[in-house]
Amino acid sequence: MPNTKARPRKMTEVARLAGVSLSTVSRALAGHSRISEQTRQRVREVAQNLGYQLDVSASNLRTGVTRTIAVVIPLSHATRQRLSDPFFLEMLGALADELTARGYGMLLRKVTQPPADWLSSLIRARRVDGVIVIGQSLHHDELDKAARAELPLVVWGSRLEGQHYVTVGSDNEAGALAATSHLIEQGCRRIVFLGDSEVPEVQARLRGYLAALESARIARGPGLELPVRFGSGASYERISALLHSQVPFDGVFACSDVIAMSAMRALSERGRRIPSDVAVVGFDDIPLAAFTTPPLSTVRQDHATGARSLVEKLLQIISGRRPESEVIPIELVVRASSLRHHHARADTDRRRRSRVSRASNAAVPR
Amino acid sequence: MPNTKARPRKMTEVARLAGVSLSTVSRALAGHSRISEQTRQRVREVAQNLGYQLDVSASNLRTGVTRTIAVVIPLSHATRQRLSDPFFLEMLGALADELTARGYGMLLRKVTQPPADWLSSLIRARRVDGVIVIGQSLHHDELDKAARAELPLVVWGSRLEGQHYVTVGSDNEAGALAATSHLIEQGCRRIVFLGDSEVPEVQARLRGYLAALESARIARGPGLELPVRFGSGASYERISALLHSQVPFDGVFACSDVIAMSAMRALSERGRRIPSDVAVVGFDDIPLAAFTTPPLSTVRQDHATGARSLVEKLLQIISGRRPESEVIPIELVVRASSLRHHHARADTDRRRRSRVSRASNAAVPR
DNA sequence: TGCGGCTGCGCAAACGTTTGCGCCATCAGC
DNA sequence: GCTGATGGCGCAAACGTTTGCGCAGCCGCA
Repeated sequence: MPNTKARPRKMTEVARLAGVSLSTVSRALAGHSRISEQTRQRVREVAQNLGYQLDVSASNLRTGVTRTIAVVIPLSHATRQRLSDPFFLEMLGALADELTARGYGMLLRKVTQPPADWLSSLIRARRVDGVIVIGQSLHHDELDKAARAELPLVVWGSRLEGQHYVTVGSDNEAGALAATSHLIEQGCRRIVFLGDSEVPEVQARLRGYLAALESARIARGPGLELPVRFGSGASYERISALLHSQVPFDGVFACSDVIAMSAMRALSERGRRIPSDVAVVGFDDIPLAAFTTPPLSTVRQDHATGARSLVEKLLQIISGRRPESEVIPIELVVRASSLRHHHARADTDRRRRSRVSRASNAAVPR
Repeated sequence: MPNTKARPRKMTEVARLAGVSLSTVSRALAGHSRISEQTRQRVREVAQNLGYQLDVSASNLRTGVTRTIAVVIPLSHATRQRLSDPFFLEMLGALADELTARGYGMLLRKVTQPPADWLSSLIRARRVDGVIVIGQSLHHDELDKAARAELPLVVWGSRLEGQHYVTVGSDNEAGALAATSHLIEQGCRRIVFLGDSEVPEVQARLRGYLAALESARIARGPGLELPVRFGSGASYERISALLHSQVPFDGVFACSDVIAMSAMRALSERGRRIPSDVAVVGFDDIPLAAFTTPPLSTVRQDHATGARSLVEKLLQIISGRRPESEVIPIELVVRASSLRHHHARADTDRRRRSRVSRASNAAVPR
């Protein structure tokens, strides 16, 4: 029965009880060098009975390795934004699973104002072995500088021209293209784009949106591209204002499900029916998206493989290799919020790297 | 300009350049002992220029203190549940703010199967100074054992009879009482309760629910208390089944907003109108609750003060004191999903420790 | 001048591991 | 029986801080 309350045991105690030297204990527990199976067993047993736990501080000091990764969530420094988008949570959960599976701890950090160089200070303080940044947000320059300084760093986000850091990210352009094409196929001609186009990820989505319009020979509508920050309720007001302004539109492509949901609220409050008057598609496929009324069509980000790839690449960087950035394919999930006609065949929309699936619960509303 | 790429500097280097001894540097940077203001300045300056960062591993080893707190999220070990409820994210964000404000790091951990004693091993390995557990879930015994072993531990959850660990939690009973009373006041007589009553928090909410029924002399309806786990889509199926079974009901009190939202989906799919046919109240007030259609009435948990209190109490425990458990007051937020009559005066419902407010965006649907 | 107290700083011993090196057996080959 | 190789383990030096103690100066007071 492992000891819990008393003072922590040290290796010397284990050594004494096992009748071997301290270094043998270290090697036996690490499974490292040439120790006979017999003594290894005995040492393990004694350690177990004593409730011995390796002191990670001492171990870190000696080895120079912390087996801890920092995960930082940069919030746009403009607004003191709350951490509220469920997408982050999904990503965090996936990262936590991936890291613990590989024996790493996860130090979570939320940053708003980058204090000159929180990135390098985390590493130089030997607090963590590497850093994963979720969302490049507006910190591109900072990240690039850090990567040039050889800091072990990977970023969830879009690949930009000439960047020095490694990114893993969804195929935002293809996702937006698929979503917008789908809306066009459903008969939409004036499609609102909701997203903050200063953020690189959103820029990519805007490109996909515009590409879809172009390939359908639809003109880019003035006043249809609305800047909306992630996570805020601003899209509600934007859409309300748009409705008030009498600018006509029949479709909405939102850069996150949260944005889409608040847009839907504004629409239904003003008496617009979804999808018959206005069809809506979101982005992320947060768990709640399947449970809105009507259920929300959306572009699913595969955070599980995203997280795995992030962690893999970071560990590669730590071990001295130079992995490539990666783009994760993305999947359009069609639900009722964008499905106008029973005969609409969503699965003809298979193009680019994106796959399209009709969700199982995509029942057409009454 | 702080050095970034090169090998980390050590204190001896700072000492040499500042023309003082190593111990003076340590004291000067810590602002500790009696060092003249002049040398303190010079040392700080040299350290700054050199881009010196204290090696936390070494510091931890010497002082025995990590200035890191583990935040663990126990997921019910029954289902390998995903981390998806936005409430967690709100809580995490608040905790992150509170901890970083006090100079602590936050080690995030997700546990499913408690491997005998992950709690004590975290501490004994000197990985963290203390542990915050979000949601006692089903781990009550484990937590109690850990607390009896004098581990620095606080838990977000309900206070139970004779427990040894310190909890901070919402006034679940009062919240449920307010929510249910509100539904009754809106004319509901057969109110469904959705929640997994094995979890202590939910048990408290069930008590509040029953108390409200009793004080209105409404009999506890058979088949109206439905077990639904947090975070799953099961409530959708439960409600669907209930509707199918012809058991009549006119109100729903759900133990989380996520559960409420999936219940609303089931209702509207089956043609029930909200709130006229069935009024719905949730729990948590996640940001999305204001943007469902109709906007969701809910019981707001104050995670900001909750987080502050959790951190304060944990630091007190670490410094050897014995704080009391605390119950955080809760607020009923009335929105359209439960507001049936224009004349209904929600604010007559002021009772117990809970406050009631009519939300600003509680407009009655057309 | 002598003495005690105070200020400002350096010496060196910890903190608990990991690991290069070296030592003692044992064993095979001649 | 001697030599060289090899397996199994111990010695002791790191890793980079923090901190008790001690030691110089200096000032004030007698």
